Amino acid sequence: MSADDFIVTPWHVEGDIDYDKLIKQFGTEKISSELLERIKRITGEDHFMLRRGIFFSHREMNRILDEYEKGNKFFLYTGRGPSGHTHIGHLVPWMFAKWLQEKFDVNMYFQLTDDEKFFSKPNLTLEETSKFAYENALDFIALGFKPEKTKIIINTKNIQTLYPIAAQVAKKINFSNTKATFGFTNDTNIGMIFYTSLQSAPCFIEDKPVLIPLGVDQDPHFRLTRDIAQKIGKQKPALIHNIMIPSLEGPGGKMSASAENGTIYTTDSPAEVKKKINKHAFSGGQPDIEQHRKIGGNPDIDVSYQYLRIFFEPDDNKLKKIYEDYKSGKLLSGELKAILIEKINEFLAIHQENREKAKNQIQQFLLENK
RNA sequence: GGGUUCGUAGCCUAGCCUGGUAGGGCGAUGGUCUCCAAAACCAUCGAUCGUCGGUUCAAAUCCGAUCGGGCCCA
Repeated sequence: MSADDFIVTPWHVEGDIDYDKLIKQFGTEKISSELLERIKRITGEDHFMLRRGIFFSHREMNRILDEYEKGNKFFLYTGRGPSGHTHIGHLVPWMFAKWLQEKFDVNMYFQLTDDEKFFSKPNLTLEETSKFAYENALDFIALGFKPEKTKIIINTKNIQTLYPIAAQVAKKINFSNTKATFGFTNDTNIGMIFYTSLQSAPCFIEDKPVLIPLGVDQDPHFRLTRDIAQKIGKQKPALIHNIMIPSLEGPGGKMSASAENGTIYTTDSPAEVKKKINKHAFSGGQPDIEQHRKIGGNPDIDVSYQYLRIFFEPDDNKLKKIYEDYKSGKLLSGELKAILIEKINEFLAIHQENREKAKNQIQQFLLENK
């Protein structure tokens, strides 16, 4: 544990994250009210994830908007390390990316880093990460991206396209840089050491500015990318970061795809969702009903409330009422959980239907090797 | 290629020197308590000790081989 009591790296997130401190640590910029206004003005909409600070930090978002207003379109890029099934935390940046695609009418690239998960997870085989890549792709497609403007990159399948770009990048990043950025040591396999250049590659797949919406834990890769972009005659990627989605079991750390009980998967049945929330969601309620009525709950640490805020209740008025009722003690933890369960299951019913359909659509989304 | 070190339940690990078929922690599961969850407490599940062979009445423990991981040197 660091002196700040939290750790945020691409492979490990732990502790109660202080996002203001993280902005300083990483050297990013906080999303200001001016920037929020600007995005709202251009898109004509005030996205709840921006308004609520789910996306809280960025790098050079203003440059992207400057170019856009001059008529120079950018493109979007995000991804996923396929180490397991998709959970609802993964959906946050994807949903937001989909909104950006709609509002700005831009191309989107989605990278599935099956090689990286193979490198970083001792027990995963390449067959397994490829299988999860397919499963994760279905969830991505199910969110409604436009097939004519969206390409899915699978590292091991599209290496032919990625490699010439990755090679450009790799030549400019030395061992000392990656060691310092990722904390690599002598027992790190060389796949990991090279890997960041592959995650950089999609940034330069089109000769346009790129905007990357992503979990803030992935920022270190793109710090390196930004460092070397000019050296290879390219523009620095711009980024917009979302907070880590808490595990059901507590506010510290992010939802991990490996801890079954702390995680709602997109493939969970309504009964599983109900059970997981009721049995595992950390609450901000009081020890008993009398005290809860009297003192009230704490929505800020209540995971069920946080899920509503982050993802499942976009309506500010409804969310505000839940917040106030919970805080006043009018709403019990069990009742709050019931609201969340219904919201999740409503969402998943539609999502799972779209996910089935995605099986027939996936072919048109896959990137062709150049 | 040489050297060295490690391999015990999902994870971490005790035991190995001084042979007698494994003990703990985390996790998981169930229960008590809570409107829930957490915490606390109680209980349960879970390991043929990397593999093969040898010595022995008896091997996780000794010996040999082999596979796999780590580090150092080349």
